[in-house]
Amino acid sequence: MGVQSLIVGIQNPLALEALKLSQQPEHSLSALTYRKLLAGKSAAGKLTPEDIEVMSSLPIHFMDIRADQDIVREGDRPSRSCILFEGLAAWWNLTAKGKRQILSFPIPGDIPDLNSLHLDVLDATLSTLTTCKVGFVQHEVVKTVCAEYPRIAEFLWRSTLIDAAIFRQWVTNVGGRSAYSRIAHLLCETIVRLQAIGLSDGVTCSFPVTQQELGDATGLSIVHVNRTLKQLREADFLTHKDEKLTILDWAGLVEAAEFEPAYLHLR
Amino acid sequence: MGVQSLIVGIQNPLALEALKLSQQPEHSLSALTYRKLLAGKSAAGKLTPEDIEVMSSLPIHFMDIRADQDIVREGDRPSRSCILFEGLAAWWNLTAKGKRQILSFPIPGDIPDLNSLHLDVLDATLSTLTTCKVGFVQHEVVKTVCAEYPRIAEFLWRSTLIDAAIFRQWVTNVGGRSAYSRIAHLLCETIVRLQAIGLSDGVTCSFPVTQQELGDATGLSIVHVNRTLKQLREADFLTHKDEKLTILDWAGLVEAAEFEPAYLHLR
DNA sequence: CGAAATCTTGAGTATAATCAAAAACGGTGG
DNA sequence: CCACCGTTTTTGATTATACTCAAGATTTCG
Repeated sequence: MGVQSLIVGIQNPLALEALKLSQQPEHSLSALTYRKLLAGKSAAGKLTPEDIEVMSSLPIHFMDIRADQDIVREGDRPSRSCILFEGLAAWWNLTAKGKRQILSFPIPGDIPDLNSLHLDVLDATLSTLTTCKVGFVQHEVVKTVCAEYPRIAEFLWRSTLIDAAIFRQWVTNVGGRSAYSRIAHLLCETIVRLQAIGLSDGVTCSFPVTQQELGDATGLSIVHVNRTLKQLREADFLTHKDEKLTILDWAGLVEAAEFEPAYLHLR
Repeated sequence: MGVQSLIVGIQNPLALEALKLSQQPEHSLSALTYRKLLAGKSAAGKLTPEDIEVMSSLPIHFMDIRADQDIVREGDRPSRSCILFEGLAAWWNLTAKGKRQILSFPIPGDIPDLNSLHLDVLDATLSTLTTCKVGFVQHEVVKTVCAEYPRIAEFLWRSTLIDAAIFRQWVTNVGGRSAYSRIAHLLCETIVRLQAIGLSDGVTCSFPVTQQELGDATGLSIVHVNRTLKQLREADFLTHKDEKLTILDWAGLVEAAEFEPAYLHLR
């Protein structure tokens, strides 16, 4: 049974749900989980209950992926996109001199490679940083849904626009800020995004990112990251132990980071 | 006469064309010009002649804007997007310490603030670097067209995804490359994009960007930009005189830049 | 428990920033 | 056409930020 026959049934979400469950019994994720992630997304408010039901009912191929695996690679021509349900991922690029530049840290609820829906070839690589639970949705399915449910199309388009806004801010961050502000900014951004999806209370969060990875994300050497983090700790802004980040002085960190969260387009 | 009544007539492009001409007689731009710009866009091939006719016939408010003017500002909530027909623009951000980070250089054919179609508040400022000819299209019009012409919707969505791909590459550029490569990369990118829309033959192009602006785009001081450009000239890769850029050794420049144009998603 | 990965610190170096000032250029008006 | 003014480019000298190399401490994981 191909995607086409699934698409035919898309007017009836419950039928799809049944299909999905019959196909992926071992990895089914409750629609509730998905709804909860959606709830954390800005502008999800514009979606009707029917829209959410449709999105929760798409035929999804679930997969648990271990840490440090490539989900999709630069040069790939995917016919599906992945939704991240659990875990932390990273988009990255290699420069000709072998330096790895991390471009963003997708978090649960993100559809990191939704860009491949309308771009044939991937221009970066998406990897897991931790064990991840992801779901793959065929592009054809997404396109059919977009054609039938304009609010979902707008929601998805908008989510790619927010990704772009975050990339813009990263340009400003690595191009225009000191090491100190740069790292503080990345931490502010991450904790605010995690808070939006309920994975942080704004004070503490799981943060399984090595200093090497922080350096790759901010364009700094690992040694300099280490010294800069130490400064941030000594300023009593935060602690980072056992993959757990705790903010001790949010106002101070925000000021150090020059952080203004409007670009995240939350709320 | 509001936008709504225009939208009603959208099934008939010629009627719209007539409306447009009657409204903006002094600034009408031939559909040919627009078609020519579209032709330079990748994936325009997926558009039918009807699609192109529709896009050429949208009610557009044309405007000539002098150099160094803000088209839209961070914090604005635009109800329209602008199409750049002539001239060079720049997206930019100010850091808290007053440093200006340029995020991209929109060129003719681009719809730089199409992101505002689905994002309420702008997170950066768009300014002209030279005198520009721009056309404003109401968001409501674009949304109506997208609903009726899915190929146009895909084309526009895709164009915002390419913008995002360019932002990603800029993160890599400012975060991961030396000053020398960084500037070379920016020049390679710009000339290839200009070539795609017929504003360069791949060897020479108009390049009215000051060294200050180059520095703001690459995250380098003006002094360092000057010395680095000198190096590139002394390596006989290029000349830059009278706002005119000439590539003397494309292969050499590409190697210096570590430039791989796949991310531009041309062709 | 042992090996590998990660974090931390020190020392020396390189890249790029800042400060300062002169030269060249571009546009304007007399 | 030339003199003038503001902008842009260029160069020199000094300083600061961040990188590299190296090695030891700590943590994580099998």
